[in-house]
Amino acid sequence: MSPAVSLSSAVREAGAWPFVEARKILARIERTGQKEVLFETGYGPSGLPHIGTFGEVARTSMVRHAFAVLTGEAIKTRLIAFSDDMDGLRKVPENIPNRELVAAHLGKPLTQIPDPFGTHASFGAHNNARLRSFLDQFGFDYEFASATDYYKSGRFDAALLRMLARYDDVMAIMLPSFRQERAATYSPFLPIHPLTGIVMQVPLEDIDAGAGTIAWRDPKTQERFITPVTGGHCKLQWKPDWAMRWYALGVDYEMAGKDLIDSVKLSGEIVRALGGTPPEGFIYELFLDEKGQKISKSIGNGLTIEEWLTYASPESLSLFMYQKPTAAKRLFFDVIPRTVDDYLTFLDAYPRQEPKEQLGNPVWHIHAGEPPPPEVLRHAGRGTEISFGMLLNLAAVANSEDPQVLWGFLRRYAPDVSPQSHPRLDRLVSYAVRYFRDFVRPNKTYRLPDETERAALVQLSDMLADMPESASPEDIQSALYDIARPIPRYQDFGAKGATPERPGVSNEWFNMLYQVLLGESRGPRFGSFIALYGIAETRQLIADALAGDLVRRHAEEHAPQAGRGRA
RNA sequence: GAGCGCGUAGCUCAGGUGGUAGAGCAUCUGACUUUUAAUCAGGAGGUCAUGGGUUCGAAUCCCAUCGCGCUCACCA
Repeated sequence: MSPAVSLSSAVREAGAWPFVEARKILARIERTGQKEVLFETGYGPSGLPHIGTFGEVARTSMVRHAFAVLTGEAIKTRLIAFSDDMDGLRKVPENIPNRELVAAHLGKPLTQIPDPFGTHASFGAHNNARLRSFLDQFGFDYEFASATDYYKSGRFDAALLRMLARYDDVMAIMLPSFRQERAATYSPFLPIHPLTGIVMQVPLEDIDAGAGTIAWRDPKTQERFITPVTGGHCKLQWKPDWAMRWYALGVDYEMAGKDLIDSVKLSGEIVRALGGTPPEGFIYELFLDEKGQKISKSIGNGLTIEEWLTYASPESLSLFMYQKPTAAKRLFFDVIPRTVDDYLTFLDAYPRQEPKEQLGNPVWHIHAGEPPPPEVLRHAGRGTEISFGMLLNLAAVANSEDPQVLWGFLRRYAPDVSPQSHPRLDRLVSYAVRYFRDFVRPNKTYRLPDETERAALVQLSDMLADMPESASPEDIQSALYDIARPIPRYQDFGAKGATPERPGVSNEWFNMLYQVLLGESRGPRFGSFIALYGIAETRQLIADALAGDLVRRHAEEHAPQAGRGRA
């Protein structure tokens, strides 16, 4: 059996969810005989890209890639990113300049509202540009589509006329989902007011399927209008809009969050009423914040994509999106280190896996079948991958947000490594020091030394003053022991090799140094720490500790807003 | 009212298509005492929420129950 054949059988049986989805699409096209498959992701008018946007496109791309491999690339695939930029603006966003400018155009399609940022032809065009640059920064492969363009160009006309012809069927599907008062005024067609340009939510007085028009009345002036449903003179309400788009474009696959289950169902029924077939679907669970609440842009809870990318790579975020899309997951700062290390573990395992296992490895899906080789450090003849957790630990004990200090530790372990030879590790170091700065250091607890400890620290500082800046870690370590040995509190007569004349030194000595100087309950080999951190710097650290500055500064910097460390 | 998810070690969670319960942290023991936590070795800890069903065999599939949580029912 050739590798290609065994791989294809593995692909047909692969249990990873993108393959399960891909097989759904394969079964669909085997029924229809079509030679092209269209994936869609959609974006609402409130418009700005967020972490869920990333998740939806990343997941859809994973399915798309699995499908391409499953079919041996014999079937062309496209991913369309559809922007609802013709929706009427319902309220002025809080986070924009020139709010009064926008307020004057409330109710109009986004593409008919001036750009409050002054950089694009319209507010809608501005948001579209933001969306596209967002998607582009991750290298997603997609085609952008504007609802305004599609409506105005006539690409939707045939489907719009068909919906008008099936008006009664559409209403029969929609009306039961409303309460009585809403049902009385509902219309799937929203005419654009020919005088004001506003997207009108008004009851229809008449429809003329033959002429392709609807009749309605301006509620303020009572003037009656007859408007064609075609040519961008009219748009559709949300659920019929979605259905019409599926029907008009022939969308084969679109995923949606759990909050849209009812919409998917109703839109699917409408597609059938039009005589089409709804796309294959996938419902993913929502993300929750640390308290289990739905993440909402308006509330501002949870984690933004900017925050994730401050502390970890896009690949690690892809992993988060890959894992268990149907289970609700907390999306908060503390999941980042774990996700990063999971990603590194999967990357590390990939080269050792059989092809069949590789198809189930998330990095295969994250990197479109071609994950990069892991970066390992060579030490004592074997390779080790440095984890994010390890780097956080190093940053914590070194109490440093300087990447160079961490690299110092790394080079001591594997002398030949550098940011140049290990660029991804270098980025990992940068992420780690930021995470340390914002989440680890605020949780340090420094304490003041008592009299005995003060005396010992003064002696330590004096001792260091006599040592050359180039002193070896071993020499410093020996000197540390000699400082503590005569101090009764730190003597340990039970230590191996200890004699009554020459007692051992207990760990209490080092624990005190960690607590007073580093704000940690444990720490690095202290002689090594001083050699790396610098003798003069360590003496300054001791001076600060004796003056109470470490305790005071830490309290000033971190006490008021503990927890959420956005710098 | 409708729908969805979750329940596995003290904690946080992994555990495609059924085949003797796993990791990290925490904890305990031991090794090493001019020594360490970027070390090594080992241990303990779970009726996999509960009750049924299918099966030679169920954490896994099916049904029911309990508990927790979320979403939708105005708009998108």
